[in-house]
Amino acid sequence: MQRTEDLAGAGMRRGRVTITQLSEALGLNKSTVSRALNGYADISEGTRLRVRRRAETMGYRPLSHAQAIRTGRVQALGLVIQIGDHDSQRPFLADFLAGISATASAEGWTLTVATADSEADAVRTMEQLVEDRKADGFILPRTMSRDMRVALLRARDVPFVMFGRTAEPEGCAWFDVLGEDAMRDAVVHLAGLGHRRIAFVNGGALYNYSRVRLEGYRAGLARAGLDEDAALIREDALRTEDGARETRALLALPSPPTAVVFAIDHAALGLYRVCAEKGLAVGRDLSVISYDGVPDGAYAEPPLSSFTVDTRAAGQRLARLLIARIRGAAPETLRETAPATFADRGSAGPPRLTSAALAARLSQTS
Amino acid sequence: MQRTEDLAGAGMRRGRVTITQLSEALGLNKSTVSRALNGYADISEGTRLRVRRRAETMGYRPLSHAQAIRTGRVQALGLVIQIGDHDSQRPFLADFLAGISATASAEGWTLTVATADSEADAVRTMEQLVEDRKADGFILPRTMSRDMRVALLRARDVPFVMFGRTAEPEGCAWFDVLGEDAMRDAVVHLAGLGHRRIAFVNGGALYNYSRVRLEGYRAGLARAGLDEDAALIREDALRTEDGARETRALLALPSPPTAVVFAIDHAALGLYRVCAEKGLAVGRDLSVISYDGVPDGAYAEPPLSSFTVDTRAAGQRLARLLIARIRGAAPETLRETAPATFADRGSAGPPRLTSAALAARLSQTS
DNA sequence: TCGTTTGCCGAAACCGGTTTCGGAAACGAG
DNA sequence: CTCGTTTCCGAAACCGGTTTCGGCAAACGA
Repeated sequence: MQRTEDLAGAGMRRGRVTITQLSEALGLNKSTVSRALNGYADISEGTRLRVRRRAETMGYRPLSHAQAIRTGRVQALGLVIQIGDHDSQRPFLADFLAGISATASAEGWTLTVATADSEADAVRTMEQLVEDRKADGFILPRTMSRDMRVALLRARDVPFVMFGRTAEPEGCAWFDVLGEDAMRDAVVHLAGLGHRRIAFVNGGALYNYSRVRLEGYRAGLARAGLDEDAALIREDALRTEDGARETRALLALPSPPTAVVFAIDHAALGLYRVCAEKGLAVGRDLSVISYDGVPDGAYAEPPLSSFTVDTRAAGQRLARLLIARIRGAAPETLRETAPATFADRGSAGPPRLTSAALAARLSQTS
Repeated sequence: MQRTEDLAGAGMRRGRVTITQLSEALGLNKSTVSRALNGYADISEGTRLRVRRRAETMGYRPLSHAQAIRTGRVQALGLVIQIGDHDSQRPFLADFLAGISATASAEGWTLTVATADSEADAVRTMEQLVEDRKADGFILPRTMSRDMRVALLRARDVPFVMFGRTAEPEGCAWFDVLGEDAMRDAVVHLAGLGHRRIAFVNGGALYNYSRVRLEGYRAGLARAGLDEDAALIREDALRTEDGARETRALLALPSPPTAVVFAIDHAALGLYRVCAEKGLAVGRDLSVISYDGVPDGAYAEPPLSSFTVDTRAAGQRLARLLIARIRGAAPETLRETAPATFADRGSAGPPRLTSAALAARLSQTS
């Protein structure tokens, strides 16, 4: 009956198995095979199964760029990295890529990466990639409150997911870590240790995460029953130098903080430097809690207490979301968040000095 | 005459310009257009020019995955990143990608990135990518002295270039920075400052760069007229902790070094930590010169003198080499090197103490 | 019993390119 | 002037898939 199916060696030819070879082995027309594999309704359940099984045993996998010529989709996720955007992003990059690449390849997708040195350049690059069908959709890292990239992709109707949220959520899918909750919990934790003057040093003002983390800080103050003092809120501290600068400014206040919450680990390490200069013991004379969980923080002395982000997991979830989005899921159904996990490493302890005592000691040192 | 060529709006249709549209606008057969653009000899110089110009004005660019179905090449460079391979690699990653992506996109190529968590996994991943025609060739970072990846690609006849060299160079193309020269110059520099006991802390033993850097260290000793002391040579220091461990071992010697040359910046930062513990002043009581030029080193106190590597430029040159390789150039003609540039930042100065005095001071401290 | 659906598959066109082949026109030699 | 070469381009097949369309046979309804 199925004598043609038993033509020995139909799958033994050198090189890739093509759909034509598979169809000949099955004694079916290649169009039938194609529809069977793509789940068309006009194929009987029996032959669908037969085709599936035979495809499996022969190791048939369609060539994505051959499909693309008709379907327009190449099974590739796009990622445009903005260079010099944010130093703190860089240590995460390998893990982030690992996460994306892991789930992508598990689904038979690949990752095409490009770089840009400005937001405008990123937009141009993405247009190119879409034009040339090198990516079916994009993962957008580090979203801004108002983001040109989002505007473009929305206008072009190109699928995308954001790592982070945005001020205008319509039509957007995202994954984000709840930095606001982390900042809130950091304040509550410090207040619980006895701190009453708790400062906040935020990251880049244009990024959306800064907006929400500030809100989290305020929520923490409210929950702890502390008043907000505008002098204790600083921003735009991305790198270690920035953090040192802001720490100096805070310690120069008439009534300095006894604890500081940083939005970014690398900036928090600036506090270490200033404390070393001024002879203050981190975690005793001045406490600090931060956010990101970078390795450098763990190696600091004392190790930096920080809310750590699982960047690899983030990459995985973003890839999964983007694939779903490209396959047609509505963006509103593709919004996920995860908490950051607190790693209490010793840079935050009960205050050894009051704010006044700290101020006195700082003035006598200088 | 060329009335057909003036069909208004032939290039104004929505979407991409196809080769069929272009050929209709020119009044030529699409096969002729294809051959004209691909430089076939049987097309007259006149029409070749006419086609080129018209393609330019109409903005025609062939769809690479449509070409790929016939040619088998997708115009994509492959890069498989080994996660957890080497911490020191991570800060470079963004720059490296930027370099590759810059020249790739300038030539109309793209970069597909995948990750792997072991060498065997990397090999599997590359096989997949080649099978699925997701990459036409690969850039191999961090080559080992004996490298499975090289063996596979050579066997499969897949084009590749290495960032680094290897023990068996046949059929290999590469770009590398001359770490041996840097190590040699570091020793000579320190000897010039008056140091006579100069230690060397190498990186991972399996990597090829370690082999050549050790040779460079020895060449430096020879040039400075110093004898080699096996006790002063350590290895396998990749991270800060490793560097601290090796520094302690060196300082515990009866006759400790007054200067240390590190093969890796992050390891060199471990020396800073040990010096802080033991109350030694870096650059005065103990000098250090390292290699890589990581930002962390520049921010250390005193800033770490290091041979800096332009990772972005490396990416650019590797991309250029790989494209040439894929286009058929012989690997032997595709071998380039560049020197590392010395950034003298203050962690290396004339010895304040002799080795004996240093040993005495260390013993009284403990 | 006989149209009419319905289920299921084959045939062929199509996607956007590349490559082979053959032949007309221009050219050169005798 | 004739005949064999070149030069240069068109026609058609091809790459590996997808999608549309039509038709046959079985099942169905009347």
